[in-house]
Amino acid sequence: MDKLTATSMFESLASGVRLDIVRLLVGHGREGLVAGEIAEKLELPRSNLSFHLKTLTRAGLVTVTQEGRYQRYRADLAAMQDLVAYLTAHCCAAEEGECELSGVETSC
Amino acid sequence: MDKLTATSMFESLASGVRLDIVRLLVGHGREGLVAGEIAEKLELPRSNLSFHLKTLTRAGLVTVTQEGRYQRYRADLAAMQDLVAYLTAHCCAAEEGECELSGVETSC
DNA sequence: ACAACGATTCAATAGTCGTTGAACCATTGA
DNA sequence: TCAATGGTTCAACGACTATTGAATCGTTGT
Repeated sequence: MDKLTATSMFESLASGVRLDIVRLLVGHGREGLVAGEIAEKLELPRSNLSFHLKTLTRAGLVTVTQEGRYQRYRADLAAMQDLVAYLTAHCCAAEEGECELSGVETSC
Repeated sequence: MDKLTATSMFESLASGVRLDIVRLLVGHGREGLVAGEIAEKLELPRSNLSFHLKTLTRAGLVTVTQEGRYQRYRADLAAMQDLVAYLTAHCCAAEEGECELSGVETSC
């Protein structure tokens, strides 16, 4: 994962609303949710939700597929795990390896 | 870790400059670096660096201690690991547990 | 074709963030 | 005490982010 991807993912998760969306989607796994269901559960205006979903999609944290007139959103767990790996490698990697890196190269 | 702490940490890491600072500090472990050394290595104006260090300190990702007229900054590895744990628990936790959570409660 | 529906896009606004040099504060050393 | 040094704070500016309702686009079903 490159730095630009990581920062845009962090930026996506820096919003309370978007973090709620991600957690909701993660909780619904492969099935995901259509936009209207998300809006209803989080009580968000449609246009605002659409704005945040676009941000999350651009960052690669969620995927979207069209189902007729619905848009189904799913959390991208692989991307999440990549982000965790990036964070661990670059921000938990001191000299003596007190953080068990499991094969990822460190930052120093 | 509560949501507000997590989002402010993510916000801190959402900036390329601040991510550079964190990585640099992580690479210098317990010893850390004084502000001038950071500014020199990253070629940043002092005032701008001070701004970003303040953001990182407020978020709890770095600590600062005074040494005479110097300010020594260190990465807070425990905070980083808490953030990794939060991210894993809330964003890598689908129904069937395909992400090995190691004892952290999931979000669903 | 057309009305209904789900969702996105647009325009406008308010607020926040990032950057810079100058001014300021605190500590050191002569 | 006074100049030098390390850092932070301030003021100003430009750029970006979040939010909202209205307008728009695409799909469905009659």
